[in-house]
Amino acid sequence: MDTTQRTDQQRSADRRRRELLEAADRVVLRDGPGASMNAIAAEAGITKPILYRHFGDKGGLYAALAKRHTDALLEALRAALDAPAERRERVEATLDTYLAAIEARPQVYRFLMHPSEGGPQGDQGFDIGLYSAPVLRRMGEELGKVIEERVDLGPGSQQLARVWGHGIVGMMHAAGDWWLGERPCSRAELVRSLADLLWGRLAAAGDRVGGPGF
Amino acid sequence: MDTTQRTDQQRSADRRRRELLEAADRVVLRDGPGASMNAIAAEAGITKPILYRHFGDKGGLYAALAKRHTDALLEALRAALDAPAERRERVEATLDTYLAAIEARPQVYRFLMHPSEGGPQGDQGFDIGLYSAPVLRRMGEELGKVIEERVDLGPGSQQLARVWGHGIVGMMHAAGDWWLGERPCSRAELVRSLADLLWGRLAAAGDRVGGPGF
DNA sequence: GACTCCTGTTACCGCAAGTAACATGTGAGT
DNA sequence: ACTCACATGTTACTTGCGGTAACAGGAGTC
Repeated sequence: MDTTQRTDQQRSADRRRRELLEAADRVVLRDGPGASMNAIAAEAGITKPILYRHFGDKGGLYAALAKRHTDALLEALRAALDAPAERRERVEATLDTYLAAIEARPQVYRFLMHPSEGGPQGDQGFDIGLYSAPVLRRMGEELGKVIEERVDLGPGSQQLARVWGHGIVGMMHAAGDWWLGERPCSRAELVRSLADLLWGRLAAAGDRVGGPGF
Repeated sequence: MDTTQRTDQQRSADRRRRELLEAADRVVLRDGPGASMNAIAAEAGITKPILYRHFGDKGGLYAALAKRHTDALLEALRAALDAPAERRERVEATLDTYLAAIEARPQVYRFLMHPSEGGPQGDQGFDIGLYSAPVLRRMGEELGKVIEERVDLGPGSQQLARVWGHGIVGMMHAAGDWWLGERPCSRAELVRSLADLLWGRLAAAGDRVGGPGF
């Protein structure tokens, strides 16, 4: 009948879509974010217009791709955030989860956060910068919500929690990005350093000899 | 002689270069970061190849453009960082300086940090994402140096300071970006909230009723 | 068998980055 | 005065991308 047929078709379309996304994933992870639609189509064994029929435009495809990875990352973060432990331990676990993720799959990370710098040669094409912001925004919003739910911040807590959510995510992101590039220390050390920062060690530290401190 | 001639020529070339950069600035601020080389050349009253002779490629031009603005911003930040005041006040002044800058010239900010999302219509073109990272990196490095010079952090201070430098810059950036988009509060409130975060208020806050806190 | 979708193709448009090859003005050296 | 070197400027082109139109089967439905 009509319904079953529609269902069948939708099923088929969804499967196809997933296959295409997986092919796109392979190409993007291999060639960097500058991968062309032609290359992706070729990897999937088809041609361009099909991609456009499924995803509208390149932005749609990349958004779908980004969503997959983002969802996975957010789930891992939520787990670390919800673990039964002291606050400090949770913070460290969350930081460590994030850093472990970007360490384990730097290609994915670079795709999500640092559009196009992959390929050895020119990457005229497309700006995916629009998709890195949403990732960080989502993480910031989620963290803000968790903070507001869990921590007693007195009046104005909602706003404060949101600011902190975005701020902490930004801190994690920037520090992680720098760390991933230079690897100046172990992951555990980085986690501890960041947690110390959040724990007010900057305020507690004394001035250095020779003048007023920062 | 040779030297004076070379100097004259170089002077002329430098002036030309500055003019071109100013024209590029106007176009980028008007049309968004997706501005084409043709458009920039037209604004400057010349044609494309000249731009390429001066800046190599579009990346070179945009890097030069970014450097201008970045230098200006860094100088303002250094001033706030070096002001004679208590540490907390300096931190707040620095945060406020950064936020005031991005608030005053959001177009410039978006150009530096958020490549291509300016124009109302399609922006196939070019990825400037490569230039936002350097900006943040430079800020992070500088802040790290200042912290290491001024704050007594005990053993491992250099590494810790660098981590904190990048982390704090990332926090400032992410929170500022979110704030600029949503304007959920005044600048002063944002500054206070972030400074409170750095001052360990997250660690000091109590759990909310109903379970262990974040 | 005609009709309708869905999938797939080839061939094309428009536009941007980047490049060659050619034109021209100007000061230096002889 | 002539020419050489050189910087500045041009037009016209190539290449490669995103995106689209128009066409070509194939599988169910009436």
